[in-house]
Amino acid sequence: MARRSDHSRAELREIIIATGHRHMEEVGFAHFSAREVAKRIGYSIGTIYNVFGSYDSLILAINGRTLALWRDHLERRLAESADGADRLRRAIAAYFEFAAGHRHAWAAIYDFRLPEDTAPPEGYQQQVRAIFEIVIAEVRVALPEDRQGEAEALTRSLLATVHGHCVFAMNGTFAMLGEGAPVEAALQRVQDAVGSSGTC
Amino acid sequence: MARRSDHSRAELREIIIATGHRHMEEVGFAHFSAREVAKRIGYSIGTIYNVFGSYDSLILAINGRTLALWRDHLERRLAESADGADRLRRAIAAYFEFAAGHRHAWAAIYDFRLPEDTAPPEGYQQQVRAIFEIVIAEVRVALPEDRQGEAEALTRSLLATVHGHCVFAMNGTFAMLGEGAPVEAALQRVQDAVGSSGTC
DNA sequence: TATTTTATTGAACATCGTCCATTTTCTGGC
DNA sequence: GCCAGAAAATGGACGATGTTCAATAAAATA
Repeated sequence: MARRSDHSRAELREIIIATGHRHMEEVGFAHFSAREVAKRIGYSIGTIYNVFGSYDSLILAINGRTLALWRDHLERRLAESADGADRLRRAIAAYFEFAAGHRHAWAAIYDFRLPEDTAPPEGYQQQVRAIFEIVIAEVRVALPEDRQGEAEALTRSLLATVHGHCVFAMNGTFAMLGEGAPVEAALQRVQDAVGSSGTC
Repeated sequence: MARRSDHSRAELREIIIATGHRHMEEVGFAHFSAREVAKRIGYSIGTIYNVFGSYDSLILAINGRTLALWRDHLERRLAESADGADRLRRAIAAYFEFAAGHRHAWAAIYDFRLPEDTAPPEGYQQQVRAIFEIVIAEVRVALPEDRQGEAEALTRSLLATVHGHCVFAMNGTFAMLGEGAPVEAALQRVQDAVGSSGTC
């Protein structure tokens, strides 16, 4: 079968993650199978476990890849316009775009849960914080000087706000309740909080 | 084993749902097992499938039970104070309380997904809308007369907002980002939108 | 009581994550 | 070029899952 010299350990790891990520995008977390990933790369199931140690580690690696792609998309989208006034809108749209464009991989980030007492590995946490930092910068720009102190806490809350809208848009809750413009609704909530519409 | 005369079909259905719900609360969606439910009620696995037809229907019934309990909790909590001014705060707190008090059953509502093209049964959708209606009434009370027209759309958006905060609180995202007071954050966003803090 | 209807069973099947003894492949020293 | 030790890869075995359905048992009916 596959020869050792074909791939270094790091290369093999990368191949498994890439193939696994594709498989995740196609079938979703509920139907994801480590065996299927092994089949697709032409290795046996045992090799997957030799490289990742456990199913959970494999999923974590795949979800980490998804986070990296998400951050890329967010940055690319924000970089498009030199410095338009609608950067927060663009950030929110990018959030929804990625979720819609990678339904299954995006959902897997939240469908998968580590055992109760276990924390995600440091690298994974850093990826989440990297996205957080990107959004903080945008919130800072939108916030008046006398409110810069709120920026961190407010960004956490606004991320949760946008996430909630995105979840309801993706899982059908909004459809059930008759909501047709989730992105605009989320943007409205963000503007309420940032006060950029300037009604005071 | 169990005799037909012991339970009517409807009783058996109820027993399965109750036992299944308990099992779901204990182990969560990922480790839920229809076989285990059968074992606990002293019937064979086949009987579960005779009554519910499929695994998905069983999960749907259990999640429906969770929704009913959630609505009960919300109503009870709102009824506690005759008519305090902090009813929205109470509603939000009730949302979080239920999620925290029924971690696994609550998460199962969102962990489970029907096949892409399938819509939830009418009864299930009604349960979701029932919770929606309860919150609408509270939002109407908090909203000035000239904004009553927004009530429905705003409630959908605020539900998503609170849900997002609740998800991040329950799945560890807030912990990763250093957020320590998710309920207060959610309340702040709701007040931003409803304008009840009256800064204008 | 005899017959029909209904309820219940559990073996069989395909698949899954997990483990690990075994085999294969690679590598460095002679 | 060859051989021993290290590293990589294998795949059968295990217990568990959802799912199906012919066989069985019980109840209802005649």
